[in-house]
Amino acid sequence: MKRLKKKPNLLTCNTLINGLVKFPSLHSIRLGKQVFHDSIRLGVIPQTSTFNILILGCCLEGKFNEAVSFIEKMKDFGCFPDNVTYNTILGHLCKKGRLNEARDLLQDMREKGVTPNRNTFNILVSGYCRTGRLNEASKVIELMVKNDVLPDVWTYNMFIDGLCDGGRIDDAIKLRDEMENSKVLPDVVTYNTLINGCFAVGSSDRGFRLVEEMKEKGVVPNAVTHNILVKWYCKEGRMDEASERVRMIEESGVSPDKVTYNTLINGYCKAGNFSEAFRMMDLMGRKGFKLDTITLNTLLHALCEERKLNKASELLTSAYKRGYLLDEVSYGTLIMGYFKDGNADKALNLWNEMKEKEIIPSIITYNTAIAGLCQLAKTEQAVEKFNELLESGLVPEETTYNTIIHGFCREGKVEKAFEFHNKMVENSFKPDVITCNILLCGLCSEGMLEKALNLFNTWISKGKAVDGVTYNTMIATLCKEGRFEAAFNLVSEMKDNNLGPDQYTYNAILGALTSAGRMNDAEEFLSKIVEVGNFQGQSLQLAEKNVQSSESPKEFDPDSNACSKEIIELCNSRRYKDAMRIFEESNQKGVALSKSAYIVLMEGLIKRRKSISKAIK
DNA sequence: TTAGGGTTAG
Repeated sequence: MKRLKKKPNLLTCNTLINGLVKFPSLHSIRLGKQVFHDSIRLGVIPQTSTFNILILGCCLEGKFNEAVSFIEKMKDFGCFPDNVTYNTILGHLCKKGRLNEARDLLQDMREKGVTPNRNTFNILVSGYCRTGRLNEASKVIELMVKNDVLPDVWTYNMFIDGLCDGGRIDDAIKLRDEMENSKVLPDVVTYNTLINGCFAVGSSDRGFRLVEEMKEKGVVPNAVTHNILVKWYCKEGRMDEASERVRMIEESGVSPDKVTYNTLINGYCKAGNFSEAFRMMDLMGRKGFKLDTITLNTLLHALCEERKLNKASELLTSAYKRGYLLDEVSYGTLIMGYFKDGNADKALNLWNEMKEKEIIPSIITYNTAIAGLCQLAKTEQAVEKFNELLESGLVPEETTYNTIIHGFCREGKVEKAFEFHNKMVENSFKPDVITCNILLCGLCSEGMLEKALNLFNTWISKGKAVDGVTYNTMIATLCKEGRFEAAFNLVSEMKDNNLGPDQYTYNAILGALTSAGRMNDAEEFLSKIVEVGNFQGQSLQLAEKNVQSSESPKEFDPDSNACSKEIIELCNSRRYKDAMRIFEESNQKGVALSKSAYIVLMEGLIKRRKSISKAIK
């Protein structure tokens, strides 16, 4: 059309831009904008909907300033922003946790005379719930009601999700009952949210009961419901049951989707079963699902866990060239990998590379970088990142503050830790039990036991929650100082509060008695705990955890070695088809390959996609 | 053809 200088109609033009914008590939959004400019040149008169699609594209790329600038540009074409325009930007800002910017935009929306509708309110509710600010979410709901807009199933579902995220599963279920009373019927999303929430807090029984309950009430489980169950089995390391569940999904007539496969791939990688992970990736492709950013990120994660950072970095670069969308998770994964490897320079270089690509880090990625810097005793640099976070419009979390406080404590800068703690309070964040434990640990390791005891007593007298770690920290330090009586008082106090004692408590006491040369007391203490049976149970648990067979014995089989080597060499010279042939042959022979061989095969599956320059032509 | 909730990766 462009070549023939034919004017497309508006529908053709909008459809094409919409397709490009929504097709998740590296250059598709840029192409969408190009189609827009070409169409204008060919004489098409755009409408608000055209701009709304372009604005969606900007939002998907995280380019919010450009999205907002389109609102002004619209006027030149006689178009005016509507609810869709504002809701699109508001929704994506909220999704990214940029609530301050969302609030400003809402103001602008009102000034331009566009009335917020139910979607607008729901978007705000979801934004606040997502960031755990449930009080503010309730205020939005009150405002909704005042504006004669009644909360609907979406509003309830988002609030239920917020409650579940905060571990308040009982409140979430109460709200479900409340919505039923208000004649808003819970739907499959309500149940999925609750089921997921139950599994997240470890109440799997309740989760399974809810699955039965939804069926009884005539709410049909969908792929998401099944995926939540599959995820749970994977998390528990029960991979056989996970794959059995997938078989059941297929039998029940629901098709496993991309998420199902990505969940399984992740599960197998975490279980160290790279052969099944590879098989799933291959199957995913065969079933017509494209390997996407998530699949890529899962593999990146696995490579980082295996400490194969060069490979991970090379995969990131080649995937980019092949048109995969890299996101902040891709970068965050590798950044964390480098930090764990002690390589702050490479981690920070990647951070800059991410920024250059205009990929905007979320609070989680900031937390990753901040934690990485703190672990490498670069807490001052972590504070700089923290300030950068604030400037970017993101809201920090308790974790963010705790990480930095911990960093200062680890460096022995307890005073600075307390300064940052004060900053946390000034900014209306509530120090939690973790903050308390970090500060206590900081004081104790700097020999300020009296100050630690003061803090401990004040904390308890304020009625704030403590846990086993709090007690163990104090008990260990008291023992080290030889104040065994005070330590034992705390042991019985922690027993009264059902917080222990556990193996850490026993180890602290035994260790201190031994190093004080009180061998008889130590032995007596040991026999006492063995009598009670606690210690045995604990140590048995530890022993079980330590049993891991990472490499299967079959790997030492000469056939396996030869095949693995050949596959790696073929993949390195990009002869993936030949590598697959060897893989299939060895599979038939029942020869297991080495972990590395499976990893290169997985990389091969990712890299086999045509490179983006070829795809555009 | 355009906006909001639940599942996957850091």
